[in-house]
Amino acid sequence: MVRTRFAPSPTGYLHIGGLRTALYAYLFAKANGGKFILRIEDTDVNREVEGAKKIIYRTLKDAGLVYDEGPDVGGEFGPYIQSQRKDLYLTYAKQLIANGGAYYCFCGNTQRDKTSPVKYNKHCAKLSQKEAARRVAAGEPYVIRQNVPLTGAGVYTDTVFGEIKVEYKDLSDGVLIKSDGMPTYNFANVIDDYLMNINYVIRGVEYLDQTALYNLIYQGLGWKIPHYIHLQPIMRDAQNKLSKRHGDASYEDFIQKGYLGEAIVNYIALLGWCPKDHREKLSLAEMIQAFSTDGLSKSCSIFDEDKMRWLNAQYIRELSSSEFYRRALPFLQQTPHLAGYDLQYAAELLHARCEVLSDVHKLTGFLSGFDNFNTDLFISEKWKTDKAAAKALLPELIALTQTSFDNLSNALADFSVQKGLKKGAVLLIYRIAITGAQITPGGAAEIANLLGKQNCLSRLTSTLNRL
RNA sequence: GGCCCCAUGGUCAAGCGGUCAAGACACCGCCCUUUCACGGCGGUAACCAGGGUUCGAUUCCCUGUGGGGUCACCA
Repeated sequence: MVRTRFAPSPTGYLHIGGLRTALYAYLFAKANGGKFILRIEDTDVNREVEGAKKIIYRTLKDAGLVYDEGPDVGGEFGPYIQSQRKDLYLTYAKQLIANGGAYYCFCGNTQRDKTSPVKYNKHCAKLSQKEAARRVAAGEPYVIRQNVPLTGAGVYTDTVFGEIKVEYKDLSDGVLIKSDGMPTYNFANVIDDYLMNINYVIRGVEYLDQTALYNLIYQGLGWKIPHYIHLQPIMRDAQNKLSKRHGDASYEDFIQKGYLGEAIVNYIALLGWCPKDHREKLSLAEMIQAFSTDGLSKSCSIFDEDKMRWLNAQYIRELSSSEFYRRALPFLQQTPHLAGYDLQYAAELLHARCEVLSDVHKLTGFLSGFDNFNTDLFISEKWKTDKAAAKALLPELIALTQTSFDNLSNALADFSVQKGLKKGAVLLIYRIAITGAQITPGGAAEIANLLGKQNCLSRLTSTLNRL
C-alpha cells in the first residue's frame, strides 16, 4: 500500500509551492490506491506561528486534498505532530550511538560562516562512549550528531532525477538531537517516515543531497529505505522562488482575489507536471486518473498568473448561473457602487465577463464613475461613429427610452432600420452614452435594464449635454 | 568556493537519434455585421555555446556558460 505524506512546518500560511508538493503527494497516493498523511513538523519551537496549523488544515481541505491521517483527523500512527512525539526520537538516537552512527557532542553552538562554510570537525566523535556517557550523566549540555563516514558515497535512485551520488566527505555531521532535546528536521523526518510507514517520500529538491544522510540513518537502524520523489520549486522569476517574504500570494490570498480553489489547484498541478494526453483543464478526480511520475518535470517552473487567470475564467464560465451568483455574492456585496442594484441580475451579466470574481468591481465601475468619461469612446472606425453622430442621435434615443424602455432591445433595432443605420452603430452609441465605459458587463439593452429607466434618461441627457 | 540538480518560443510544456520541433497562456491580425466582452479562425516566436559519438543529433557523451539547490542546534 502506497503511503505518502505532506509534512509542513507551521510557520505561517500555506504557500503555493507547499500546496503543490502536497497536491503531488496526494495525487500519487490516490492514483495508486494509497493513503495520504499530514504531519506537522514543529520541532523548532521558535519558528512556530500561532494559528498556522489551522491554516494548513483549512487550506488542504478547501483545496480538496483530503488527508486520510493527520493531527485533526487521527489515525493509527499518531500523534501526527512532532512536538508530541519528542520522547520517541531520543530512543532511536541512542540506538544509532550504540552502533556508531551518531555520537554525543559537547562543543556548544557552532557558528555558521556563510562566506566560507566549514564542516564540524568531528571533535567529539573521538570521545569514547564511556567518557561521553559520563559527561552526559554529569549534566553537561549536549547535542547528538550524526557520524558520517569519512569515505565512500551515498547512492540512491530518485524517481524523477535518476541516480544521485554524493560523496560522504562533502557532507557534514549534522545535529540529530538539539540541546533542548528536540530532534532536528533531519532526524525527525526519517524516524517519523519510518514509523508512519511512509514508503514514497515526496518533497522539494532542497533535500536531494541530504537524502544521502537520511539513508545512512535508515541503514544504521536497519530500516528499509523509501522511494524518493524530489520536486523542483515553483519560481517567481528565473532567480527567485515563490515566497511569502517577497510578497508572493498564498492560496488564501488568491481565493480572496477571486480565484476558485479548483482553478488554483488545477493550475499549480500543471507547473511541473503534464498529463500524457496534454489536457490542461482537469478536475482533481481527473488528475488522480491521469497522474504518473513520468510526467513530472526535472526543471523548475515560473508561476504565471496570466495563465491561471485564463484557467480561472474557464472554471467561472462553467459554473451554473446560480452557482456563480453564490460564489460571486461576497464580491458583489463588497462593491460599493453596486449597492441598490439587483445583484442577481448583475451577476447574470457579469458571469461571462469575469476572469476572477473580483473583476466585478472594475467591470461595474461605470455605475459610479460616469460623469467624466472620455467621449472619444464614441469614435469607432468599424461602425463609422463619432461624437457628432452620437450628438445627433441622442435626442431621439432619449425619446425612444421615454416611450419604449420596456422593450428597448427591439425598439433600438427597429429604430436602426427606420433610420437606415447599422444596428451596431446605434447600440454602440447607446451603450457608451449610458455607461461611459469601453468594456461593460453587458450589451446596451442589458445595461439599460440594470440601470433602470430613470437612470438611463438622466445619463443620456447628461451625455448629450457634454457633447 | 566545494558538491548536487537543471537547461525547447516571453511563460507553462510535448519530444526521449531521422518531426515542416506539438499544444496552452500572453501578444498581433481577421471573423462573429445586436455594439464592448465571450467565442471562432489564423499569425509572430524556441532546441544556451563549443567539441565529440553517429550515415544523421534538440534528443547520447564531454567541456564551458547560465540558473537553482546545499554545505544551520531552519525546515
